[in-house]
Amino acid sequence: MPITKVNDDELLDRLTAVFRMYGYEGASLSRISEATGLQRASLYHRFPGGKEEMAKVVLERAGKWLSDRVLAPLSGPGKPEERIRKMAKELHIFYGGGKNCCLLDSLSFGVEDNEIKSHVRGGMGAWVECLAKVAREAGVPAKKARQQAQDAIGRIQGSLVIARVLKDYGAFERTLLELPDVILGRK
Amino acid sequence: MPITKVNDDELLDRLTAVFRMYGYEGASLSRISEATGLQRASLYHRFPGGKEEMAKVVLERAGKWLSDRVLAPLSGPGKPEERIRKMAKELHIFYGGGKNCCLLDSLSFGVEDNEIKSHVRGGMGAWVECLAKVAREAGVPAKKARQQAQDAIGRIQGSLVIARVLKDYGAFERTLLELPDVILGRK
DNA sequence: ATTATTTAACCGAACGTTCGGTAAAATAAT
DNA sequence: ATTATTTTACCGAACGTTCGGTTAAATAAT
Repeated sequence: MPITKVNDDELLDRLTAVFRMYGYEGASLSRISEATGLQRASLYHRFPGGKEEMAKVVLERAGKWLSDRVLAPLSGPGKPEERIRKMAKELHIFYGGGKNCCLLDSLSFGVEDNEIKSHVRGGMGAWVECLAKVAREAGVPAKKARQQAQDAIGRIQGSLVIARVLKDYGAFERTLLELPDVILGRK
Repeated sequence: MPITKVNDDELLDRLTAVFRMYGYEGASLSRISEATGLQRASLYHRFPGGKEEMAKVVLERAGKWLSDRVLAPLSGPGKPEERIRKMAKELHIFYGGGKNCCLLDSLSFGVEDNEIKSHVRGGMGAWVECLAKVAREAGVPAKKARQQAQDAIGRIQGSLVIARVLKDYGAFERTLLELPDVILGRK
């Protein structure tokens, strides 16, 4: 088997960056080709399903990253607050200190309810459920736990929008610090 | 002069909806044409500057709407908290109860720092400044006021992302109710 | 020699844009 | 009041470019 020009991990990293930056429609094959160093046809060799498969794989990988690195600490040992702080630390890496857009935001535009949007919805739904579980463990009633989990993720998303538009990453940092209070409902 | 097929206001309403829904690159002339009922060439009669002009005009109009309807109550009479509650009421209309995406989010993707992105940045900057001013009037120190204003807008944006992805508008409603506390710093 | 990978060349379709022309309202001249 | 002219609004067709996607030859490791 001949050597690959770009290994899978590096390829997916660059692909992810393009989708994050431009959204689905803005991520043209030209931009992808330039970012990955592979010609169109090579990309179709790696992803026979074309652009849609690229987006799906990228989404699944980001979801796995989220599960393994960000959400894992939530199921670990320690007090709920400590676990959430661990998650915040991982989130800081995940979003590059606020400089990386969120795929769930970038890929959620457009009306046509395609498979990608359902992936996006599923990913965020799982995230909400995971945070809500921690809140419930800390004694928060189920309904309230769900709301607080949603609010927490909403705040993260919002601070990323602020970061993208204003190029000001302070709100993102502050949001991460406040996560325990938001999720556990200590106002 | 022949009668217009679509009057300016209606035309801009539909244009706005397309940009909100699909973002700049996703808002193709075909989609715009379909949504407005005007053929490509007719659109270029109304907007000689093409798609970019359309986006600019839409942004400016949304900015004016925001100034006139949403931010105006902030400079009106009444206690700061009441004024903010009035703003929240107008925001609810502005974003259609959370069903409308925010143009500032939709149009902020892509790296190339073009004129549109600078419009977007300016619009959000003005919004932040306006909220910060109210906070300062209520006795909040300047730096803290700016942070709280940013956080408030961030929360709005985030709840809109939640709404778009999960089709759950509860977080948006909750966010609007909490705006006075966030802006005035009552945790 | 076989097989996996990349590339150059190419496809039809859609992109944003422009052009020539038609229909109708507004204006000017009679 | 009627006619001729100009202006405004719109559209069909085409522009060159780029889109996402395909084919077949070249390349390189096994």
